[in-house]
Amino acid sequence: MESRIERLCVERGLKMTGQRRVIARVLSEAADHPDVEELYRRAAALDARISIATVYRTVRLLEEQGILERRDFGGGRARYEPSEHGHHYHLIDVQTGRVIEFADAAHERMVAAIAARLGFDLVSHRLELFGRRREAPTEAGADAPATAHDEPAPAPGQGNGQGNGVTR
Amino acid sequence: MESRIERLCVERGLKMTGQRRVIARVLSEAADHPDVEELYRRAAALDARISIATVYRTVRLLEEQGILERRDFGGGRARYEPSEHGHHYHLIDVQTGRVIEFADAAHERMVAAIAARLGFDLVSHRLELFGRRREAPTEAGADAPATAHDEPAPAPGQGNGQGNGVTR
DNA sequence: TTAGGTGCAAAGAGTTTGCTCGTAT
DNA sequence: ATACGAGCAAACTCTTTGCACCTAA
Repeated sequence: MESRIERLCVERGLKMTGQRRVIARVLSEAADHPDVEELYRRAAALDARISIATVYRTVRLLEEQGILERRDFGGGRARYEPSEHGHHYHLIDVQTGRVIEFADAAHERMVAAIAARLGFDLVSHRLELFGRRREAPTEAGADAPATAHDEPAPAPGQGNGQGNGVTR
Repeated sequence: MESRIERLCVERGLKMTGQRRVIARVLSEAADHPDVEELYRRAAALDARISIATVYRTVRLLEEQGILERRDFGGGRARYEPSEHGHHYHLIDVQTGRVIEFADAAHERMVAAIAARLGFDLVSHRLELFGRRREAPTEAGADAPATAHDEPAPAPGQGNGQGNGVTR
């Protein structure tokens, strides 16, 4: 069956080789934010004749095509996620490294206003929160933060990120 | 004369060698966010017997001591700034690469609230805006964004940053 | 058929480190 | 005197690339 990302590639007239099809499928099925090594591992499991160079090339191609987005959560390695899900942010659990996605329209409005006040048109922005899970979770406030879906658990260590004194 | 950062080093009982004194001074006088290469250039200009390995080691030491903070504005190289100035954010001019610092108490409140809503205590966070300077600057709105001081001009290219389709 | 993709290994960029010598305390 | 820092070059990690071969369209 044709994966979502494979379809996007075809639409843009990209030549679909066997390895691209596999990588596209791995990406389509990824619910997390894998780095290149991880993508390579998953792809190689489906088809051994894939080299990591191809993963790098494909991931870059897809990023240029706007199909993938590169993320940097610290730690030196780039991580990727399909561009689909509208604009959203990341909250990294500093104790588990788990990444939680969320969206917040009020926040988007606020940053646009801040940029405007500084004399700029906002082209893009990034917001990352580093937090510690709290015992007694507030009883869900009934507003803003729309989505908020969890992810398996990538890096076991404590989350990195500028601002906290986490080595690397 | 003893630079601000040298003083902090002494307070923490760090052994002060000639090269550390020079690097501390360069950092104390930096109003921007230099990367290691740039720090090395500035330090070497004051005292030629400094190697880049020492700059790397010193910058890491100071980061562990909480005296320096590492930033990543994309582009692969880490950039540093003294930890002094209270919490602040960065707006990168995508056309010049210029970095503008600003603070915004309302924003801090908002992110703390978002984290709480997701069930977390906010440990730290980062916000980076990428914007394009606009011709007719709004006549300074009289509130929130406290500081907002400019910086010389580090990387000439267009600012990178996740979210925009900037290669590298 | 042929423009473009792939594998492999080598090259790059940024950063760290082993070892020997030097120096602040 | 001695524990710790510095210089140099080699090593490492992540990513890109040159080249000969292969393949989708």
